[in-house]
Amino acid sequence: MDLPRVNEPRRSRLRADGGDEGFDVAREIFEQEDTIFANESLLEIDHVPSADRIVGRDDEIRMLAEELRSAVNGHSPENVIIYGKTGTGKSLVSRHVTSRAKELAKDGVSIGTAYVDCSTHSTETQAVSTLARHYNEPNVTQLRVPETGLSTAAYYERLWTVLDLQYDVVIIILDEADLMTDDSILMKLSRAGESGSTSCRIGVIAISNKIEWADDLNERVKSSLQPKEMAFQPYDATQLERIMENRTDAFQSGVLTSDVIPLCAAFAAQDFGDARKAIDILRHSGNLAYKQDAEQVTETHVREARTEAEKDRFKELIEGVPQQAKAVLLALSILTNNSAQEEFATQLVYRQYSNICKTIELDTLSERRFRDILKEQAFLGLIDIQKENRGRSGGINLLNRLVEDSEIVYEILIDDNRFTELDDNLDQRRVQDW
DNA sequence: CATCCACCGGAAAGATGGGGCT
DNA sequence: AGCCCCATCTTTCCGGTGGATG
Repeated sequence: MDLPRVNEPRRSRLRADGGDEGFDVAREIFEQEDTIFANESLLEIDHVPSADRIVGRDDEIRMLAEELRSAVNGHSPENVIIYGKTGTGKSLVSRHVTSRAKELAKDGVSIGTAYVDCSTHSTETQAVSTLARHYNEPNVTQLRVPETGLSTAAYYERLWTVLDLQYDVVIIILDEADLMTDDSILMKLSRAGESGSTSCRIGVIAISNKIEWADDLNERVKSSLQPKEMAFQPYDATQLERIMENRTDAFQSGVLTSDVIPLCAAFAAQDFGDARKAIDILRHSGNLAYKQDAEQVTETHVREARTEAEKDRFKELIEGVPQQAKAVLLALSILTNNSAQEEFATQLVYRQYSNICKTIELDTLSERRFRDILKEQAFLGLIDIQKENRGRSGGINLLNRLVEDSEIVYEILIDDNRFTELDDNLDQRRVQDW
């Protein structure tokens, strides 16, 4: 077992011992002139470019503005559901249009805007709490909105009070609304006016990556929301190029070789026209060039960056997962490493998982819970699950397969303190298990 | 072609722990 | 302090599933 550690490069660079000849290493790094980037923040994910830098979404902006037009006059805006693949400019356009609406509101009309990321605030309570806290100006309202601890109803109460005191109209963006565990917040927001909870007009922009989401919405929700639906198409390669062209001032002049942007665009276009990915690759390319002390960013950097961007995302995904889920993934990666197969029946994985838990004295979960964890990982895209029916001699089975290379998964997981001791034990164990 | 295997997944409720309110 | 609310993770129980099998 002498695979290279995934973390090794970083670790060795950070190590305090050996190698330095007494000068101030940290200072050397910090004071180093950035020869590649002029303003890296232009390439950050949530950077909202100014209006003239938004590419190829004029129609979408126009349509959305149309739906929100009444807001600037102090009337109720339409509710909107926007769907489209990731990186097609959904949140960008929403943020842009709402902030323009706020700026261009007629005299005497005060518009509030809010942006809620439902992937991190996935329950009704969290979302309302976030909203109330976002809008609340303690000086004006004399209210405090705690992060947790209140009942959902209490959060709504505060939200209504805050809105009444401060705004005529608010426009609320619910990003990744499909990740919401239930849709009652949509109901409550759209009913708030008619039920007399607040006199503030409320418009909701719900953004979803899944096209089916709008169809799955509860009929009751749909009828009270009466949403207008908009679909965003993926960017084509030309648009992606222009998007990146617009951000070249993130780099020092002359650093980008001519084929860098077209190549980033081509890669991203392959991946469903995802602008976020295009910019990710561009940023990674720059970072690579910087690390290698290159004078220019070249095609080679881009190709390398593409795989690196993918791995980064993947590593973050695994590291962010709870302990038990890691044990489950570890079980699956060990099985895959030690067998010609790639798919394993749930029962088999469960046995391997139980072994792991016993060895490191981690609580062994019930099989039922274990199945749920597998399913959660499948939802994250780490595992692929196939259904199989062995009929009378085995009933229904799920076959679980790691999406990524099992050796890499194993290396990432074994770095977790809790599991490292396993690494040493494993060589002997493996012989008897297999 | 009805049966039946044994695994799947929904429902409900318990445990734990974070926090606010009066 | 004592009570309430919520989120998250977990267990227990049990009806559902659907193609290989005889």
